[in-house]
Amino acid sequence: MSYSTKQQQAVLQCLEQCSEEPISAAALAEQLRHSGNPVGLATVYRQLEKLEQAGQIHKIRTEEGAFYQICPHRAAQGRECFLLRCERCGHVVHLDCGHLHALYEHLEAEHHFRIDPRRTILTGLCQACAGKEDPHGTQ
Amino acid sequence: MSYSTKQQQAVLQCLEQCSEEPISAAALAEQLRHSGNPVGLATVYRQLEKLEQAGQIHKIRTEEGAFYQICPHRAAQGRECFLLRCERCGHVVHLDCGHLHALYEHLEAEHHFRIDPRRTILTGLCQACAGKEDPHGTQ
DNA sequence: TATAATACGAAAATGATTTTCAATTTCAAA
DNA sequence: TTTGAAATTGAAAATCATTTTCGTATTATA
Repeated sequence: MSYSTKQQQAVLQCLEQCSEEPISAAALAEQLRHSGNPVGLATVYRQLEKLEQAGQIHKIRTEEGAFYQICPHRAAQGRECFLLRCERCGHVVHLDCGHLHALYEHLEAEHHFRIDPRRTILTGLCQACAGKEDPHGTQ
Repeated sequence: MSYSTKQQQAVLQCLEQCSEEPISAAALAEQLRHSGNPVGLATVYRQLEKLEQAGQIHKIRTEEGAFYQICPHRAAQGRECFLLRCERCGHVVHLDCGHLHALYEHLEAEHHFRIDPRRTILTGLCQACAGKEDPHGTQ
């Protein structure tokens, strides 16, 4: 039903190495070419899709296109992390915090809405970027 | 600096009429054509961009492209709503709830992250769709 | 009016993502 | 091993939402 290929392994390995920041499909293909394991862009997209379905990576859609990042909590089955993404610098924090889980339960109990942590991205400003913020909007 | 045009008014009026559900740019243009106020697609996009910048509407990026919806709380300046979007049926609830504002404050105080409610969409399943959920994933 | 700034829209361009399809690879069975 | 059906690959083409171009039309003001 599904073969194991070297392209598959190469993509996953590259995502593990780039785990600090989300990466675009094109940049990932570029990295792979550099590292001597070129993988066609179509295949990169196919593997990313698979990995996302399998819950191993997060797909982060932004104004600038989609980025992918391996989920640091992918091993922990019971409890999922929520994503905080800085809209200025693009940095993403994978947060496993009681308050977020409490919110999850509140929304389910009181508003009959079950958040999917994997597809929810809290967007805003990280500390560093909030500090730099330009009050005149001239960014 | 900015002229008032009938296309502008037509787009806003149409968004007000379709306020129940998010609508795509193409569907909006279609609606406008139907209602006898045809507006070019490029202009529709330009107006949507303006309205979003002005904080009058929400832009909701999804796997199926972008949707736009007028913000029912746009008049209330002090407090912004958060969006809950059902990933199954696409329905969006604009929620002004104390727990969410508490979360906002918790993230700011403890995690040094300031959420931008306008760009944050909590994605998951609404009650109706959660009921229909298919445990075998054959959706 | 005149005119300068702004907005319009059809058509072309863009660009990320997906699809096509012939060639290649995988893996289990012979 | 070989074999062959099923799955995967990748270059190129297709898709498709969104943006840009650019000549024309509209707006507000003098």
